[in-house]
Amino acid sequence: MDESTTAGASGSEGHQGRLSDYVYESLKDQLTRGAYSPGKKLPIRTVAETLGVGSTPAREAINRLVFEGALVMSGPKTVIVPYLDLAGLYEVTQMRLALEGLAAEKGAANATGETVETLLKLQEKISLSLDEKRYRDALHVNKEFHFTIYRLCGMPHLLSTIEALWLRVGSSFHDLYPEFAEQRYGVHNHMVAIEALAEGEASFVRAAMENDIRDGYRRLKKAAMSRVGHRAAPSG
Amino acid sequence: MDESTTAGASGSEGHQGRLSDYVYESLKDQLTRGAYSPGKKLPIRTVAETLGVGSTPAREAINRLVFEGALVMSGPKTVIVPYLDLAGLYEVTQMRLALEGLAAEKGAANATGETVETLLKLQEKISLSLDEKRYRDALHVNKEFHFTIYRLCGMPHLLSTIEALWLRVGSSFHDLYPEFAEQRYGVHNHMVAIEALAEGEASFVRAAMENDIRDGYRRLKKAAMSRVGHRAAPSG
DNA sequence: TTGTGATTTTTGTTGTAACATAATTGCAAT
DNA sequence: ATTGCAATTATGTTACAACAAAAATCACAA
Repeated sequence: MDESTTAGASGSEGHQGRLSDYVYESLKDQLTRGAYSPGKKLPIRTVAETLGVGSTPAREAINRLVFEGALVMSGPKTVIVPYLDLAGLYEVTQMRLALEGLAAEKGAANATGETVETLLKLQEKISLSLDEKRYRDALHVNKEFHFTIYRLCGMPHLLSTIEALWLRVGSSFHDLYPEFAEQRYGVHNHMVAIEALAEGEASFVRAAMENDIRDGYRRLKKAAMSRVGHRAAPSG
Repeated sequence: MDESTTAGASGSEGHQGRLSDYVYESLKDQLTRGAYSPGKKLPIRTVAETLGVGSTPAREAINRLVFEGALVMSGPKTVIVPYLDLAGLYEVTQMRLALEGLAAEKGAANATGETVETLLKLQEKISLSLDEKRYRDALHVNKEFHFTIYRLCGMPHLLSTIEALWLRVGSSFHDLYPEFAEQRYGVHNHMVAIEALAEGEASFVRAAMENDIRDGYRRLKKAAMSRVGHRAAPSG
């Protein structure tokens, strides 16, 4: 790069390694936080200038997110944050049930006492976050809870595919914030999962996690349906 | 592009649309045909010059394939065709069972008499190809057979994920050619699937397809194990 | 006010050069 | 012969400019 120092100077962020990855992680972070409202356009040059990098890494990151389904194309040269779509939500949920169910059951076989300890601590964090209405934190720890179980199976390909699915639905989570605390999302299923894990009942762990996914689906579905009316006029 | 006509002239291929896609499809095609032996390096400039394009579309296509798992990085700046790996093969097989099982069962619910006709014709083609030892054709029609069923479920995201899995194992198929005809790969399972489909027994269709995947896994596994000895010295 | 066509602006794609670093080669010492 | 290190080559990454096409804007007429 002929101006490698410029990016660091103008952006002043403490990143290292490939700029493509930096842009990718930045956008991914914003998306999973629901910072972008559905329909928002993300042109290459705008993203590049915002993050103080050239158009090449910005383009690569955006294309990667489009490929993953975290962003969608509304036209031949227009990339936007996807609208919540009932059919797509159903699809992703079915895939999540299949793959996360698999990961949970396989992972449960490798659980240790330490795993149970970790999960209990994470669940406490979730409850505390819900109490204090720190929804973003709750969401973050909730993800950590799931993947703590899934990671046990030792299948990195499976893990990355599941992460891609989370990224796909992630941009819809901001609709859940209000209801998130009141419904004590996931508390019951998580406790059941922990108990089953401690008892070595792998299939029960799977069922608990699947129920958790289904419960989340019902909430996302409601949010999606309530927005169908607003979707006719995508104002960008 | 400042020399858009150069690419078309030098390559003289009849492609249109994005050059990235052209490179991607070309490489994908070579990989699924087993044209590249595991360990082969694929540098950006080499691929670009071979196909008569700039380095940008070549880079994008290669990165995409790496992301999909069809190519792997053996070092920080070295992309190679992946070696057959037992653990990875197991992973992909588990994922295939989960997702293709899902697609088969959901798809079976939407099957029609026409579907059965199509599948029977495809199966005839497979048998004919096996008789005449046209393994590549058999492999191609075999894929068409599977996806004819999977497409019925009407879940494009699921379909594309399954396709990515096929691409991952695709580069290993060339090891199967000799045994392919003798074992009449997939014939029995396919016929069971067709019958179950005609009778509307969705779960039986799923089971038949899953058995087909397991049978293929056993063969790929044998090929992988027989090559472990040669893998210590990746000659490139 | 609304629809339609032309004009202007925006934007994705691609080739290229420069740079840093990984990969390779060559050489010398043991 | 083999190992370790230095020099050389090869290669991925990035910024940038030019181009084509899409998107937005605008003007004008119904």
